[in-house]
Amino acid sequence: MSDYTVRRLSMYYRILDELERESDDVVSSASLARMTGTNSAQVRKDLSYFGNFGKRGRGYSVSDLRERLRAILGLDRQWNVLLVGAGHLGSALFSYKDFAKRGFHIVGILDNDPEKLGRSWDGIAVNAISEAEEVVARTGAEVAVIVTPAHAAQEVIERLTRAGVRGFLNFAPIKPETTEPVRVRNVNITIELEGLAYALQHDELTRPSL
Amino acid sequence: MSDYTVRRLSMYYRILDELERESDDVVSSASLARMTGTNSAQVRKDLSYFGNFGKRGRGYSVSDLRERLRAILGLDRQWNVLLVGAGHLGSALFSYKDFAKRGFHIVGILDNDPEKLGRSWDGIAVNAISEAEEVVARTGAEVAVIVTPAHAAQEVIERLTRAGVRGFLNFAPIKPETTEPVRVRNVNITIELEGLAYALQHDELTRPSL
DNA sequence: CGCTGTGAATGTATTCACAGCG
DNA sequence: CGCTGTGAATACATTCACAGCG
Repeated sequence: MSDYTVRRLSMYYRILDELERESDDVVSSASLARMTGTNSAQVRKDLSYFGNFGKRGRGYSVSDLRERLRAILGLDRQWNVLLVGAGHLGSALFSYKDFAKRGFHIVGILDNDPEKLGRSWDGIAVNAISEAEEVVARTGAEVAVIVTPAHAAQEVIERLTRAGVRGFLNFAPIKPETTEPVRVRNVNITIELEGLAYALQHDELTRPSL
Repeated sequence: MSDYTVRRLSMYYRILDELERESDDVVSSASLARMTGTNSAQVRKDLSYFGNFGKRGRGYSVSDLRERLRAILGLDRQWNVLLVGAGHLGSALFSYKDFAKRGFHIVGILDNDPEKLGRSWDGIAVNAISEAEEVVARTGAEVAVIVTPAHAAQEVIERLTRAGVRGFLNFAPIKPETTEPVRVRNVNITIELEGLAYALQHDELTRPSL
């Protein structure tokens, strides 16, 4: 299944969550499409990869579709997450409420800054990176969020991979090289801003009167 | 030009920056490809949209190509950025050094929390959202980084659009609706984590012995 | 000879358009 | 009649493969 499809499933899931809170009980592919910025054929195709969830002439049951997407996305269980990097961004992610809401629980924190070592955040201790293996074993972390400086990221990803972590959400501005069968998603804030700069500059040049 | 290409140009630019610090003077499409996780034909095609920068049999001049990408991406000038939302994530982005390095200068901060209003961060005052128009006019902000809660994002984006902001880097988990000709990039951390969960769960099911 | 630049070929994602069911 | 589910058509991105220049 392509990443494009999975991303959209996440968006549908979020909308269904809202619709359920608003007590809507049915939704059409057209209105899901409008709310997620795509088109109805796309919605139907995305969902049809996983089954026939809709009723012709009527649409999709909100609560049923929501439950199915929850299972498809793997959100019907808890995911133990290791936070690597206890700087500003790490601390912001630690307090990000949506993670827990979706089943992602931060069970360990790693950092090498002596200032931070030994402290604890909401009862979670900050451990040294040299203790990575022990922390992974103790907490059963399957996923790591990497918010270290760029130069530290590659090494820590390799080390955690060997320790058994299989999924990485990487905020460091590098493209990690991986050997083992491991899943990596890169989030690169600078690249997104540069994309904006490119687009704005280009608009100016091509539509100078606007 | 497609977003895919522009994203890769950003990656090439970052690598060229490194190579220049290491005093390399020439680089081939093959090695740029290796370092950015793509292939050499892709690198050559991406660059060829903008000109013939290479020398056959030799490669690309690091400093020359770096300068050209800098101009193409619009990084050869300062961009004035408004930070909207002074919470954990806003504060992490405020102290993110790479922004300034790339020419993005935070010139204003907006938030509605009375706790934060009137304070200032490194000399930049936190203003109320009701003062948005005045702040945009005073600072000449062209880009806004949206790190408000989801429910506040749509309205503030509309308001800033009317005030003249043309680019948005949106971290709120919504798909903003825009009318005017405005550029939006969405960064949705939860969607990325959910994509990991999907992939890991699927791996488990298909390769139960690993 | 080595590497770029690029048309042609391929692969992948999206959209169209309509048959078919409730 | 309204909306889904889906094969066919289209649009788009990537990769191949090689001619051509330094």
